[in-house]
This record gives sequence, C-alpha cells and structure tokens, in this order.
Amino acid sequence: MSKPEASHSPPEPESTESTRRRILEAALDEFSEHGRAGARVDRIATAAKINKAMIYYHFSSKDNLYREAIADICGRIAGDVAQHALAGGTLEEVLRAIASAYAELFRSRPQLRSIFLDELARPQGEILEVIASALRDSGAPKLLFGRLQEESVSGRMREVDIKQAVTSFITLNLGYVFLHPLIDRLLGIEDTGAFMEERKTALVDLFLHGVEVRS
Amino acid sequence: MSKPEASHSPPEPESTESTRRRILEAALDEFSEHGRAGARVDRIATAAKINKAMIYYHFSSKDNLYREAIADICGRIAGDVAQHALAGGTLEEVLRAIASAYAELFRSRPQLRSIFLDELARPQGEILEVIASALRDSGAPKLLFGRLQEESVSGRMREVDIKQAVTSFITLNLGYVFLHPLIDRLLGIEDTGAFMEERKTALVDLFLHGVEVRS
DNA sequence: TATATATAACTAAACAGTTGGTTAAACCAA
DNA sequence: TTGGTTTAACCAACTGTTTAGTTATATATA
Repeated sequence: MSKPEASHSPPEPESTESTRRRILEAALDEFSEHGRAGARVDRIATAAKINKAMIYYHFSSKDNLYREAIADICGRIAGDVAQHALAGGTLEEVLRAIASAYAELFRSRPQLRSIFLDELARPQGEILEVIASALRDSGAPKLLFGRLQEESVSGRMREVDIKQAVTSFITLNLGYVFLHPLIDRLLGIEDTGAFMEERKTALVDLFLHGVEVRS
Repeated sequence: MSKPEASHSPPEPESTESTRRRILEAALDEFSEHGRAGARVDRIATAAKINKAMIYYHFSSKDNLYREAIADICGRIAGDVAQHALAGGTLEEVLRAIASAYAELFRSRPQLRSIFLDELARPQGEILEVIASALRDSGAPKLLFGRLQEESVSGRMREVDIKQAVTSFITLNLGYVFLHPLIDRLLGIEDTGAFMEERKTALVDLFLHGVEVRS
C-alpha cells in the first residue's frame, strides 16, 4: 500500500532563519567560485535546495544577496581572530599570534580569499567598508599599531614610520595568501601548505629583525 | 548631383593588424573594468568602433579574446621592467631598482592590477602561466634570488630561507599595490600615491635590516 | 587590356539560449 | 481563517555567436 508520490510536495516549511541560512551559505560558495558577475542565481537555488523565487522573496535581488552574504561572513571574522587570543606578551608573541590568526582565518574560511580579491580588484565602497570593519573589529590592526608605537617610544624599535611598518606586516602576512598561485610558480614551490606554515615563522623573523634597534 | 547613400557600405578595409590592435586595447579596458564574466562583447565592439561580428572574425570567441588580450599586454612586461636597468650594484641598489620597477609597472599599466587580481582569485593555469612567464622574463625574480644567494654565501646576510626571503620581498612590493584599498581604510591613508612613494624606500629599508647580519 | 574570380575585411540582422526577476496560485501551521 | 512560505510557469531583456550579403583589392585569364 504505497502512498502515491505527489507531483510536487514541498518540504515542511522551515523557519525563515533556516531557509535564509541555507541560501546565504550556497550563495557564498557560488560567489566565491564564480565571482559576482559569473555567479548564477539558479545555481544558488539548486545548491540550497530551494525554488529560485525564494531567493527573491528573502533577498530581493542578486546584488543584495551578494552584499548580505559577504556581510554575513564578515560578521564572523572578529570572533575567528579572537580565537587566537591576541593579547599582551612580547612583541614577538604578539606578531606570532597575529600571523597565526591571519593564516588560520583564510584556511578555515576558504571562500574569503577570492571574494576579498574581487573586492580589491574592483572596490565597492560599501562592501569594502564591511570587510575593513570586520578586520578592524578583530582587534589585530589596532593591537599591532599600538604595540609598534610602544616599542618605538621606548626605544626598542628603530625610528620607522608606523603606518609603513604596519603595512609591511600586513602585506607580509596576506601577501602570500593572496599571491601564492603566482609566487608558487615563480619560485617552484610545490607544497603551498608547508610553505605557508614555514612562512609564519619566517615573516615574523624578518619583520622583527627589520625593525629592531641595531645593538 | 549627390550620390545616393548605400543602405550599407562597409568602410575601406584596414590592415588586419590595425583592427586587431583596436580590439585588443578595447578588450583589455573592458576586462580590466568588469572582469571576465562581467565584460560585454558589444561594449568592446563599441569602444573599438567596429561591428561586433569582427571580434569573432578576428578572435573566435570572448574567451579567446580574453586570453589574447592578457597575453598581449604580458608580452610588454619584460620590456617595461627592463627600463629600470636591473643590473649590478649593491644589494640595496638592486632592491631599490626592483621596487621601482614593480611600482612603475602597475602605475603605467593600470589595467594590469585588476586582471592580475582576477587570475589570483580564480587561477586558470594557462593564463597564470603567461603572467608568471612575463614576470620571470622581466629578470627581476632571478636577479633577486641570485643576489640573495650571493649575499648569503658571502656571509653578508643572515641564514634565512632564500625562497621565504624572495617571497617576503615580492609581497612587500606587490602587497600594497594589490591590497591598498583595504589598507588605506584600515590605516586612514588618504594619499595613496604619496604613501606608495614612501613605501618604496620603507620596504627596502625594512627588508635590508631584516636580512642583514647583526654586527 | 578588360574581365572574371577569389579573398579578406566588414556590415546589419538574426539566432538560440540564458539570465535575473515576476506572478498567481498552492500549501501549511497556528 | 490568516499570514507566511513555497511553487511552477512565465517573461523581457540580454548575451555570445552566426549568417548572408557587401566591398575593395589582388590576381588570374582570355
């Protein structure tokens, strides 16, 4: 006595939050993989296992979905970075903690990388501001800036422009994350993961030596 | 006695090279501004002042046009960088020359930045190889690697992993170029151009101090 | 020398498929 | 019954690409 399968039987209605979440997650994957212009709404719908119209019901437009998907994940960045217990300690300890935090951020949230690169390639003020805020709220830039100022004032660090120094540390960290497809080819690096692991130590080492007072 | 205007009268045929050049230039602008998926063939045709069908006559497909436009401009990179007379001199002089070359490359060819970021975001082996080859052929990576090895062997440089050191120098240089929209926001930098100028000196300074033997 | 032919470059129009988005109706839990 | 959620079908515009026709020019041929 088998029940006739309905030609269309919608799954049990879920909570709004649950549906939105599924859409946001599918969207982030799609935008990460194809970029904003290359992403397809119907692919997002398929991946989220919903009818395409639901995307418009919840998010109004493709563009708005893009914005909200990024805002959603950026909202997690501060928490992710905080896991690395950025706090006091020697300058070296602080730098190591930040380097680890950044490396782990992009390792644990692989969609972030391509989306950040997209927004860097063609910045949209609004979205870039969301990203910048997230990184700011992580506390890392402020901690870095503050510590470098202390070191400078106390004479443990050479006289260098603090903004340039912070820029250098950030680019030393994020540089390989973002540029590794190119660098791997230029230098014949075959194990990106291993190189990234060594990198965390190497970049802190270089930076510390670069800023310390010559004895 | 006016001649009746033909309903459609194609202009005199130009040389193939001239038409192709116009298309390639318009294409590079379009791809740079909108990305591969966001670029529109009809916009490229309008910008190049040709009939859209000519793009297919000369380049077969949008994708092939993308590839050829990038290959075309990458073919110029080696020459651009060579303008900076990368040669011998002290390590500092070599590093300064390379830093200048990189900064000038992206300043003088503004389309490169977003296109490189696109390919870094979603690498296509073939195109990334064209880009890597262009940078390789510029001679800068080899010069850098070679000089750092010399310095290491002769004891003027600390014992550091050369690949990590080269990676650091490249990321110190290209990092700000690519990440400046974000860094400017994080650090409150208002004059990107001025900061970039200072950067050339600051990054070489940091790097040199970072690798030199402690006396 | 005049004429025919082939070819490359070019055109406007057409094409077929895809895209983001819309709509009216159905569904369902409270 | 109500209001929120969901559906299948639909839509106009857009997209990359193709087609058939035109023109200028070089070359072959009678």
